Amino acid sequence: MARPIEFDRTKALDAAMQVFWCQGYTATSTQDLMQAMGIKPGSLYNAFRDKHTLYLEALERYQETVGSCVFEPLMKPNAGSEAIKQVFADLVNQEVSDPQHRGCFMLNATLELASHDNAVRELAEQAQKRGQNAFYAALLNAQSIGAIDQHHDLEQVAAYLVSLIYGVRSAAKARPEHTYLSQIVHVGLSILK
Amino acid sequence: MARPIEFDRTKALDAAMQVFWCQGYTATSTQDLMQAMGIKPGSLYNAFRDKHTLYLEALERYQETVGSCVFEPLMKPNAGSEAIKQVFADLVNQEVSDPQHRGCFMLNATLELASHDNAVRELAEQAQKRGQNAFYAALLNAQSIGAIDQHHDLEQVAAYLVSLIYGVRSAAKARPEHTYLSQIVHVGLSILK
DNA sequence: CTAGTTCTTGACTATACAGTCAAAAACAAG
DNA sequence: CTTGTTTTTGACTGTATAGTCAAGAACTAG
Repeated sequence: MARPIEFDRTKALDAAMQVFWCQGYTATSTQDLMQAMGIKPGSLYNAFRDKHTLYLEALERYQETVGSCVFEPLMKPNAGSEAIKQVFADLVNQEVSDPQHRGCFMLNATLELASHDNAVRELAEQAQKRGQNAFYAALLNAQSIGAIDQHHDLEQVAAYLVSLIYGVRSAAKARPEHTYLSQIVHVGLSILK
Repeated sequence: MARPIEFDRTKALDAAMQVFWCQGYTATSTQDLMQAMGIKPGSLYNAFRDKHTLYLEALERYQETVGSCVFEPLMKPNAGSEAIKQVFADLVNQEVSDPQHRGCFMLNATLELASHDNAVRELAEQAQKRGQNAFYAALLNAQSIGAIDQHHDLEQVAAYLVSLIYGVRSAAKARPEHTYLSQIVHVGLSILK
């Protein structure tokens, strides 16, 4: 019927995600994007509407592929406090081992744009709530086997743990050192038994 | 000897700080700056060298004037756990009450630039250490009167408290709601007696 | 007043920006 | 093969960008 699309849309989106992740929204030019995606302006605007729409899609793609991986240890059937500790141990390793210190694309996006761009703010809120739910499930397991105090409101603790992730990731931008970040995590998780 | 500068350098710097704070580094144009500062390009480049140098100076200015205010409750002679709680209560109020949700200029700058711009990274590191020291002094006071467990390493707790600030401020970008942020703080400070 | 120095002004430069468009090319249906 | 549809391409548009510069203005020392 018509000429088929030649490039792999998903691969192009992933390439755009990487560029936005490294450089931020404003600092990324459409030329940067086209070069990384291997396509020309016509194809870009035909397939992704415009820079802003592409950015939002890249952000969603990040959340689905990279962002949600952090919570993977919590997905096991009986994940409890150990799984939570694992999440933060992985987090610290991830932050320290990346030589570019890109951090979390979603958090970068939130701080760059959320105060002006409600679409970004909503994606950030969504991501926060997903993280909170993931922690909540693990906290329920932990409490049921007595691994955490009864006097804590688990929803609040879950929200706190998400914000602890933010705190560690922010701290890593200024001081990406393993011992420093581990100490923060150690104190931050001392509310769990 | 020569023609005197007509504009108030400090006022101009404060104006630049506000613009950078609201919009970020990359999203702020030199025209935005000149308009806010009330000066023409020649004056700007004569007095502040270039956009990047002006940004760094604005960031330092922020830290001296606005940024360090957060720790004011800790500066009283016998500031202890109550002062620490005060810091976070003020923080939450500040985040919620600003209709623009600008957050912390230093944290915004850190997430936007620290991974590429070492001068910004160093300012962020400096600010982190100052915050850590401020908390440390208060924690010492708190421990001496038995208001905090002996088994904690106070330097680590101080680093944690700074990262708790980052966490709350980041969380506020996505969800600037008083109850939500207060709950995070409540859990986060439950490590103190 | 004069000479020397620095500041102000606004026009200016060269480049980079996001996005458009016409023409050609690649397909499928008939 | 023809027709209709969509993609690709690269040249193109108008605007915004960071920063420069020459000319004049404001000042002080002598």
